[in-house]
Amino acid sequence: MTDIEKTLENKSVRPTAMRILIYKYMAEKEIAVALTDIENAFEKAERTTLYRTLKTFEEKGIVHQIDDGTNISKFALCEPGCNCELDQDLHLHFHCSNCDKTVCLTEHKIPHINLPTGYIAEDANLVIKGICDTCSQH
Amino acid sequence: MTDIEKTLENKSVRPTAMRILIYKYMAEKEIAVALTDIENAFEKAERTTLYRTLKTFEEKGIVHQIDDGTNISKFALCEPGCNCELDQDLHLHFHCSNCDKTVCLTEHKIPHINLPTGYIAEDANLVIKGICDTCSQH
DNA sequence: CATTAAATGCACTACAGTTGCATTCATAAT
DNA sequence: ATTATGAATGCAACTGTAGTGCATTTAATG
Repeated sequence: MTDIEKTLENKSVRPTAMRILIYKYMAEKEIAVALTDIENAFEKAERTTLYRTLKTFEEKGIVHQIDDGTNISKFALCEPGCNCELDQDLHLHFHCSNCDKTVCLTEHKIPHINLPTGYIAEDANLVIKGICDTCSQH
Repeated sequence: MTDIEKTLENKSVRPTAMRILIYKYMAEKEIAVALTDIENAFEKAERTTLYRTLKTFEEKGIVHQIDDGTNISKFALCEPGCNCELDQDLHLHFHCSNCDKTVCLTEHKIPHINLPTGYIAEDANLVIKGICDTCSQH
């Protein structure tokens, strides 16, 4: 049994062929991927299957959904120990306006914010937009 | 000439009847509004007109677009002195997961974030999700 | 009043997201 | 090994937001 299969089983997700492929695809990419990206990478696969796979992965804490301001939901694998289901891994995301890629900056947590009286924070999303390290070198 | 008309002219936007109505609508609402909200408020109006009005308002710095994580673009009037066109008014937004409303917390600016080497920040978007002051009282 | 550009109205297209249902597949029980 | 069961997948739609092209109307100007 491969590492990926073990990871999926640990998260109570049956390691089907399609799921393993999607996991592998996301692990190789270092950037957040949209449903459409996966669709293009696996043209033979059904969009619905990919969609539901991402949903399952998200529910089980295998990936986290990222809203990078493009109005297209992106997903990235959770780091080991990432408890994003519990909204306790509030790392920030960076969206490059040049290459349009979105990355997790897992080492950079969202600072604590004081809210006005009566407001109760449960989750936070911080996206920095600008030029990524690759694009800024050219 | 009313205050709204003056405001629009100051921003080089012709104060047509429809635009004044939309401005008034947004001024009365204290929360960010989606295109659909405006559509429902003015059923006789064309969606395209409303859409383009919002785009025009945004270009001219009358409103700013808010991405609150719902994947539906919302808009809110800019405060006097808000220079969001220049990405220099990085206040945060709060999205209530109970009543689904989004508000600007204009007094709360996004703190400065140190990025990894090579990353250049140009804009930032911080949305806190939770329970708003109205909902937390019930 | 005529000219001209801006604003609006209408009719589309594109695409992300989502759902219902039939079918296939894998697993466990007999 | 066979069957029963539920999960996973495939197929075919629908929904809603965003956006565009073009004709028409409206408003400002000379």
